[in-house]
Amino acid sequence: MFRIDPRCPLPIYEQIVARVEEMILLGLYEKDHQLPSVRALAGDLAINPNTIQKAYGLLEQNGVIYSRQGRGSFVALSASDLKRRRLPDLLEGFRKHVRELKELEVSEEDLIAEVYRIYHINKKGDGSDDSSPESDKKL
Amino acid sequence: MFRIDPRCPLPIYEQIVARVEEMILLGLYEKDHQLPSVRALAGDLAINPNTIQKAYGLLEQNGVIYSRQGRGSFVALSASDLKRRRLPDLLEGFRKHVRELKELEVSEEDLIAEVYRIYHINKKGDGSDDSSPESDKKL
Amino acid sequence: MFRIDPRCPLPIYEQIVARVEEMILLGLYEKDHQLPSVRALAGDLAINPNTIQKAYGLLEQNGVIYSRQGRGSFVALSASDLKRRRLPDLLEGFRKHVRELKELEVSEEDLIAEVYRIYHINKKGDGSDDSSPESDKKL
Amino acid sequence: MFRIDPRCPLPIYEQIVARVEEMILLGLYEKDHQLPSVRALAGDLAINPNTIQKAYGLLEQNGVIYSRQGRGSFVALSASDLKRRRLPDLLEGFRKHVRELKELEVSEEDLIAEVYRIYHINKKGDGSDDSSPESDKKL
DNA sequence: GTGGTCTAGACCACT
DNA sequence: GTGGTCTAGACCACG
Repeated sequence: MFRIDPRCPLPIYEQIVARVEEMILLGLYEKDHQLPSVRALAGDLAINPNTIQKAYGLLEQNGVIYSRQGRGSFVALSASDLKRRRLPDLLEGFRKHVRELKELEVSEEDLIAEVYRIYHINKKGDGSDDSSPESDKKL
Repeated sequence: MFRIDPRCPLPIYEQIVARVEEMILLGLYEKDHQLPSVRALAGDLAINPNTIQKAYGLLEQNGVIYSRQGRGSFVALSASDLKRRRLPDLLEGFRKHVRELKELEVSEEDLIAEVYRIYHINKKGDGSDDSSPESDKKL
Repeated sequence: MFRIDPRCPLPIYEQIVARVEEMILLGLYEKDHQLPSVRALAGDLAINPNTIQKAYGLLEQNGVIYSRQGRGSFVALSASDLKRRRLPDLLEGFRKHVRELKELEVSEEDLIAEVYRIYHINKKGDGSDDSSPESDKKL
Repeated sequence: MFRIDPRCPLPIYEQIVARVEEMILLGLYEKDHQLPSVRALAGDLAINPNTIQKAYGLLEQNGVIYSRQGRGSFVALSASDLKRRRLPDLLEGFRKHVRELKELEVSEEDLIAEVYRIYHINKKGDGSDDSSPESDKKL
């Protein structure tokens, strides 16, 4: 299914939560798709079933999946629903970083150039009319 | 001196680290300025001295302060030194957020407008020639 | 026949019990009406026959249906009988909610207005002499 | 502290959640009051610490308490905050019961009389001008 | 077979 | 001492 990194500082159950959400966002788990069973995933990842249970429990509390005794666990949301739900937190984290960078006297132009670069990376033939050639110098 | 928030999810020793760095960045602690002693600060904040010790130890390990046996602890860096040191991590965090927001299909324009807003907030008389009036609509 | 909702948190056998009782209350299943056979219903709903058996067993235990060896299962009660039987539990649930709402300092008037509204909803031309116009404000 | 009923069908951890919320609503646990430690409560109730942990974890996720490593667990809400948070669910449960009772042909007057009785129970000298003497007959 | 609850006991991070 | 994570293994309810 997906992998867990034992060296990652995040607790295992949070890694599982993140992986499941990732699978949904990537469109690999659609709404009402059945998740691997608690025991199956536990065996697969060589992890205790209780840890999987905890992860699934958290996901259910957050409305990302729903579990039914004797039947299994299923995806409760579409990818777009999950995106919409994540947006506010992510945006606030973005703002916080901008504010801190502003305090450290990074210029507005540098940040905007950074945004531009990320949005236009991996594009074919994008070197021709690059309108922010100065942005690569400093950051 | 400065305050600790018991409701903050950060461990106390990390709060102390953050406060000391904050004081330096604000220019209130200059280079070679003496920090409050472990015992004094512990008494002041009603906190276990071991916790203060741990915070000072971390700060020393990071080169932010230095300690001299029997004399006390002192600031090792100027505000600008500390700023320079923090920049890479902060910038990487910024990039990570931009990448995730891009994946969630937030437009480049919205992010740039958000940056603009933060940089031009709290300015007097900035409502006259606002050149990004559309930016307030969505986020 | 009737539908089962896989997303409903109720166990399937309880959903079946509820549906059967619903059919009786709606007058669609009269006294001595024959229920679908365990196997037929199981096939129809794509559900394990044991689950249907469990539901029918519960219904029989509660005196709502009766079974005859080799012939099938039949409704044991009229709609009005079933209503009478349900009343005490429902009323106790109602009282419990009123008591809890009272503890949360919801006013008697608000609750009565709420009852009024539910009883007079969906009536044609009932806006003329509405004697509790203030009731819509708070709840 | 408080008691757990092993015969109650509710899982133990939910009973604990309910007890803690009850204590807050009764005003016995004020905001920022420290809860009994996981281990202490586990010993007190002769229950496994993991079960307490699960209950506290749920309460924290719901914003009712906050836990800090090495310090303890504390109430996060005032009684009135908790009341406000509970109201919508409770009101919806109330409405559902009213609707079902309406379907069972219980009269509006009977329900209102029932509400009246609960709100005026335990009052001294309330027998004199009882304006709904007929209400005691049927329910 | 499924999920859900609980116990016993270990180990870690924080104060 | 505190909370938090994880394991191992048992038992129950549901299908």
